[in-house]
Amino acid sequence: MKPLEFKIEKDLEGKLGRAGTITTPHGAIHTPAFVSVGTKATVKALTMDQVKSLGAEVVLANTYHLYLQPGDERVKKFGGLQKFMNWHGPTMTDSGGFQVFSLGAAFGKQISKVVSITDPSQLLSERSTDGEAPRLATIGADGVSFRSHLDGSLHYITPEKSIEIQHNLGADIIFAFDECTSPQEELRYQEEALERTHRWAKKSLEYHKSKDNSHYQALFGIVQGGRDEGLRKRSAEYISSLDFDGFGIGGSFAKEDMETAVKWVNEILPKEKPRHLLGIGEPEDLIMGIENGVDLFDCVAPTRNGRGGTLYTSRGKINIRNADFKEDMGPIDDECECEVCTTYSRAYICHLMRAHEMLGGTLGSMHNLYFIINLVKRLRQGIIDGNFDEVKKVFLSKYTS
RNA sequence: GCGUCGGUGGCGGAGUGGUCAAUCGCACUAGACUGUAAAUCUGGCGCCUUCGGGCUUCGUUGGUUCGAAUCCAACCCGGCGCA
Repeated sequence: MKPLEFKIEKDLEGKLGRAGTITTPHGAIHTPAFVSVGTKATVKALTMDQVKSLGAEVVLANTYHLYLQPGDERVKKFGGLQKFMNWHGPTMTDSGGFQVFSLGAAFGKQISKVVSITDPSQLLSERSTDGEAPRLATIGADGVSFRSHLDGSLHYITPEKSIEIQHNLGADIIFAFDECTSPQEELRYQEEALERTHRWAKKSLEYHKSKDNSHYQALFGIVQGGRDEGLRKRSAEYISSLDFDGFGIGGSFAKEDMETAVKWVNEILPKEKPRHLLGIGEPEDLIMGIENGVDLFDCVAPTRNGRGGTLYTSRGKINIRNADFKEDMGPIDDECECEVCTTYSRAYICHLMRAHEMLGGTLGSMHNLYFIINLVKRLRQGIIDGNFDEVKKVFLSKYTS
């Protein structure tokens, strides 16, 4: 019995892209698809009914966060993630690998998932702060010790532990424990980290296969390797060689390197298994990923931006808090058909945001999630209809103008 | 009327002789956010600026002092108490 089935319906001519369907024990995901991020078993500010109404098919939660609170054992006791959070569709959990990065090398610094190499000050400050910077995660021989950002308690997570937690959480698709490195690390470190990630991948897989969970939970291996072509390809080859159900492409990217990295990797990964570009979700990046053979994306951007007032529109992003919108009776985006755009005005949402009313974050998240999910759906349909380039062109010409 | 306390930048509220264009919070304003340390964070916020600095401010007027938001006097305004 296989935990997951992936069927490709149509390829994107001349490119690596494809449209397909992933079938999990909890339902289907039509790919390419955007995965809503629900780190702590909640898509922030939204009820699961709302998430569903936006067209979301799958939700991704986080191992590290749920392990700390409320604890994976408790989630298991309540019947697993799906039941606990009342999401009846497919679910995924991230392994905590990203927290190795965000609470480790990136802690307290201006580095995140995507950095701009056009800003040299980041590199300088990186050098000057050296090894003195405090961090909540440090990498050991077999795993990572985390100091809880909630109460300071110390926890050691190994690949086996991450998988055990993910088994308890019970998502349909889970990820191998990996190390997401900073693009500012030297090649030598990237290589060392990659070897570690590979070792952890094997351990994650072996532990997973030793349990019955592997019959109904799919495990994705994660490709790393930073911006280096040799390492990326080596990683893609190695991770491909292991019996994973699918793959994640990880890393903190310099924006300029993302496309090449994705292409290098997807040319190597086996075509018949799904690929997930971890943590990526700006419109331009989604288009890039889809063209280059990515099937799944997850990203905090729509919900995080939505709560803060940065909203996607067909003509680019706007900050709805700006004074310009105080008396704007139009919808967020006059081309959007979401519930928010057909119901509420920019002026109203501007007011909610300025007044710090919770509904502002909810409406912003709803619109943004709909916008991104819907964009990916349109691009998917473009692949199926054979007019992907047209869909892409029409979207980008407006969005970037 | 007498006594008393007080009047600081849009608001609240620090400051009680120099290091004060004046801590801080709010509001305002703009920006950032890509496997959620995030309903978060950052910058600006008297006027002008070639970003070095320049100019005018702390109820009003005058005074003391090398120097005043800070001390003194008078006046104006407000709170409270007593008549």
